[in-house]
Amino acid sequence: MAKQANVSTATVSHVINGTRYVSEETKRKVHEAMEDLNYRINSVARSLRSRKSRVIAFLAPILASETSNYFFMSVAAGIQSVLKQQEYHLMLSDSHEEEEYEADEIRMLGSQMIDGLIMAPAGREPDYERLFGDYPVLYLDRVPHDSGKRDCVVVDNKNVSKEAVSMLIGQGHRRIAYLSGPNMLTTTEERFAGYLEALTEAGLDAEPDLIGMGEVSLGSGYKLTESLMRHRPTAIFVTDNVMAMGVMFYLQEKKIAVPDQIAVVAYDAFQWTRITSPPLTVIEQPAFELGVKAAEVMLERINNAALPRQVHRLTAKLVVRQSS
Amino acid sequence: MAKQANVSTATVSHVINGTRYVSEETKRKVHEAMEDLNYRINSVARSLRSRKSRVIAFLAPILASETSNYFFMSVAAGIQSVLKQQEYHLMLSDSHEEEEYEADEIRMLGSQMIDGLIMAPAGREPDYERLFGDYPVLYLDRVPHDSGKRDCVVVDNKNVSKEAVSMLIGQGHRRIAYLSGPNMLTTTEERFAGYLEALTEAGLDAEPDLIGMGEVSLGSGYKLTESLMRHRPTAIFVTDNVMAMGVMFYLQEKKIAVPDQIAVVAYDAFQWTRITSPPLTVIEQPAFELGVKAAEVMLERINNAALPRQVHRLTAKLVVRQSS
DNA sequence: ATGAAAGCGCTAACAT
DNA sequence: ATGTTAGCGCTTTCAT
Repeated sequence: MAKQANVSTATVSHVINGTRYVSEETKRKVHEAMEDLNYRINSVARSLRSRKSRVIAFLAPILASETSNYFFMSVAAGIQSVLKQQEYHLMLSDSHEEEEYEADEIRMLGSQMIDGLIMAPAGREPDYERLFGDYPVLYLDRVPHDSGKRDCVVVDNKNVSKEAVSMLIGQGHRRIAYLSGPNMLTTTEERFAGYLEALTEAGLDAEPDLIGMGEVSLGSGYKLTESLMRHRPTAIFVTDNVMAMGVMFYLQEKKIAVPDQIAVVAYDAFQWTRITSPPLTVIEQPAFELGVKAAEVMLERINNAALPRQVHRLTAKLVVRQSS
Repeated sequence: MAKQANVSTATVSHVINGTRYVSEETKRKVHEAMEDLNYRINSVARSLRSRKSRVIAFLAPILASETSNYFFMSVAAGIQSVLKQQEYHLMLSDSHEEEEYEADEIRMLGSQMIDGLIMAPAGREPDYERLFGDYPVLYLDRVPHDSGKRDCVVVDNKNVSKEAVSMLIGQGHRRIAYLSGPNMLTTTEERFAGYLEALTEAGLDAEPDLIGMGEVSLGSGYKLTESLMRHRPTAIFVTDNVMAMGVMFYLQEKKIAVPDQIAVVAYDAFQWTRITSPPLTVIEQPAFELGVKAAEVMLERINNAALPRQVHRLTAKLVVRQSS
């Protein structure tokens, strides 16, 4: 290729990268040769030499369930929108929400292959630091116990949850049920803390019978609602979107009127929450923005490893509709 | 690293890849040194040398809309499940359902070393062949006009659509509305063909007033339903999941009883279709299986470029619930 | 304004 | 049973 244009490989490189002056005439010749040979740069060689791949990996439970996947896909879209502008690639990896699977993926991601890793950890305890390669890591949405000196971009779950429950209390509800997945992620924990705090502030006691935690699935949401209902709640706060489907399924099947017999507040403003009867009051998480911020921070970090650690907490919004 | 273990780089390589006999003793030393130095293989160098990256790209409108993204994420999960077993990586790229964006991605991929590309083309006409690099390409879900000698893995949309419409006809419906996105993809086209064929076989005429096509969104589905309803259909077949939300939103708002006043059959069995009132009769596409098949075919193709072209058409299933 | 050449970390052919 | 060495296709320093 260099010979086709009668120039050195150095010149070709400089033409491609605009990295030093090259006469118009020479540029022309190079471009011509590139055209002739349908030349495509070999970015693998480039990565090897420059020690940069311009690939950022996003590791999250994207394929684990229909709904969590939508959340993380929105996040991915946000990441993508930033990376694309800077000519970075996004490599999506799935953690299956399982620590082992996740560790596997991190190992596969290996070293030189990525310039940075954005991840929503599946666990709290794993010794992630030992797995990571020599690239910056940013925790997104959730944070492991030892988040070390890593950048973090999360949602303020506690305050918005508190706001939702306080609203319910303001409407006169005293028996507010809480439904969520297992309390193993910082997100879930914060939501629960918000629930508790709203109760406490209103001088209410948390009642164990009104608290349901279990597997994240429609069926599990259905069953837990069934148990919860035995204790006569007048409202239910469900912190997971798929479980919320279970709640609605149960309520609809038993012809329990919402919000007259029971008020419902759910998490995540996916489209389907608009077409239930009635449309659901939900907490809308800034998923896309989470991705945007994460990508921005990651890029800053890549360009300046010495930057102080950044922790961003984005606020979620309570969207009041007719179920409360 | 090689010196740390007092062996040659060749031996290290062979230990890592199990590619020739190495004495237990030497293996031990190498593994020890790897441990000591927290050695991680440089897959970029490996790719450069071996001309294989073990990365398969999947290019689809994954981030374009909430629903198409469920579908393609399931496909991705299927692809992933196969690739992972063979220690391949999945690189996800988004086409935004726009040809230009898509071409851009292909170009970026082209310079990124991938061993294969699985794509759901956004357009019918683009001269894709000119964009592709030197790797196998497989068309998934949809096919461009010039699918050339490429492998294809698609869904049999026509027959299942026909089955759905025929069922409606069998139930006595004569005025069956058809609602879909713009007729630009092979998928949409096939669904329409199935609708038409069912009508024809029953001796019914297609009525232009009962056919609505437009933007794929909840709002657009709502508006189109509104127009369609002026022509008194007794059933509606909607081939897009997001538009189906618009249909349900309209029907619910206007308190039009389903299926008493109008029957509804929609596309895709996402969870939300179970919690509408009533639960929706839907066509369930084998999304995950589509991905599995595509990945399998791709791997076969990579291992044997001379294999005859493969075209797989998976069947979708009509899931009858209470809306019809 | 351009070229020569080293070398990124591997794999694989060739030696021994 | 293991070592030597030549590249893979780039980027980049040093020359001219």
